[in-house]
Amino acid sequence: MTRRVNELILRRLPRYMFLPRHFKTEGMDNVSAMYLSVDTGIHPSQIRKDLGLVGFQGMPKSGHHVNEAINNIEELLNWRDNRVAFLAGVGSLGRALLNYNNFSNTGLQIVAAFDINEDLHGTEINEIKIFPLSRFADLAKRMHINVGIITTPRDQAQSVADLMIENGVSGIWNFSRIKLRAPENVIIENIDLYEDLGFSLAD
Amino acid sequence: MTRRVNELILRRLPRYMFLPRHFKTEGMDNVSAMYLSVDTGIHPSQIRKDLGLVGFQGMPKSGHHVNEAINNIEELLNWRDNRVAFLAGVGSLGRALLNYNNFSNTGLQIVAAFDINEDLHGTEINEIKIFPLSRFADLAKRMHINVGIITTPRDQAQSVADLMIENGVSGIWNFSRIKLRAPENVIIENIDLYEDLGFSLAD
DNA sequence: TAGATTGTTAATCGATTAACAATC
DNA sequence: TAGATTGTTAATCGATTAACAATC
Repeated sequence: MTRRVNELILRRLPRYMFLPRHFKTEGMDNVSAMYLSVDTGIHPSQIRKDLGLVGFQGMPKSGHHVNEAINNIEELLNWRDNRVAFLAGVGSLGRALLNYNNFSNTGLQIVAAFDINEDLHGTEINEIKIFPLSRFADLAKRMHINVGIITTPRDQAQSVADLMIENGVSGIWNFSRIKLRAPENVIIENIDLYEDLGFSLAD
Repeated sequence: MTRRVNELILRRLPRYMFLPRHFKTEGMDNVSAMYLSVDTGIHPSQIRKDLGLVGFQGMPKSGHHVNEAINNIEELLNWRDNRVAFLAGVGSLGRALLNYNNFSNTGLQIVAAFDINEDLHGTEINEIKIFPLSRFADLAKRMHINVGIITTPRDQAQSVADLMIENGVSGIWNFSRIKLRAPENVIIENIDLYEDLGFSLAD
């Protein structure tokens, strides 16, 4: 174990898997680092090193087995387990995520949403019910929640996070653009869509 | 000009702006690198260096003017101009983006959508009309399109990109997870939501 | 076998952090 | 003035790329 498997590697791994998935449907059995490189733009050395670090060996001359690549990476990323998410904050972004809810090949599904706006309580978006936050604890207990998604405004993000953590969430996707305080054992994934969508087209 | 303003810096810049926006509403006039650091988790040296690189100076002791920070960064990122986007590929992701269409403080708005599915033609999502691709050239000419958003499957992404480029698009947000060929002067921003949303919760 | 592709080590490159004199 | 914060240079750190012997 020369180096910790860090975030940068984890971010590249899905790309090493989606492409083999595609190859699989085309009936290919093996794929080489070079082949992956052409389509992803990632350097072949990088790919070999990444795959090595996650403990997945290829064979000289023939490369990596497509099926193994898919299986190993899915397992490492925990995409094979079904996990259940609650979303808090049904604004325009929350609404978009509820409508999307298409993380299916990652094993994740949003099953309930929460908001302080009373008008929303009892309504549904994409068949996902919206509840008051007072129901959170109760429902979390019943549904064995794994993941919390925070799409509230800044000023409510921390208290919602606390609530989620109290009720057994082990990972949080934080869209709120504020730095959350949380115990060590809770994984906080900060996501800023503007980094992806807003920054470009300068110059 | 010691170093090119690269992607990493551009990705951090929005964070230097959203926070001052927040401070502004709270009536603060100045903000220091240290202050920004606490909330963003970015190292103060990094912040000073980034702001310096984009040509925006602060003042010893008092820091940076909030208003100037916002203005300078918005200008640099081209968020002050109104720009118009066409979206191609109304699948679940395309649909989610159409419903969201809330990039308003970046100056970008999706104004038309395209799909090969005839059932969708003439329908609307979030008041955005869906057209056949054959109407693309015609509409692009009329509406002075700036940005193309590709949410098609892999195998259609390149031909859609070609169509967009032919019709004057200067930047493309590519969600298709394939590497697009394009002339130098067209900016391709590759976005893989799975990098953000799918990778986490390993370990 | 010959050649392609691997895993791995060493070299390079670039980004982040530390340190500090300058200054409002 | 004294102290906080700047811009910038130097030091560190880590990621990416190059190179190559090993091998199917």
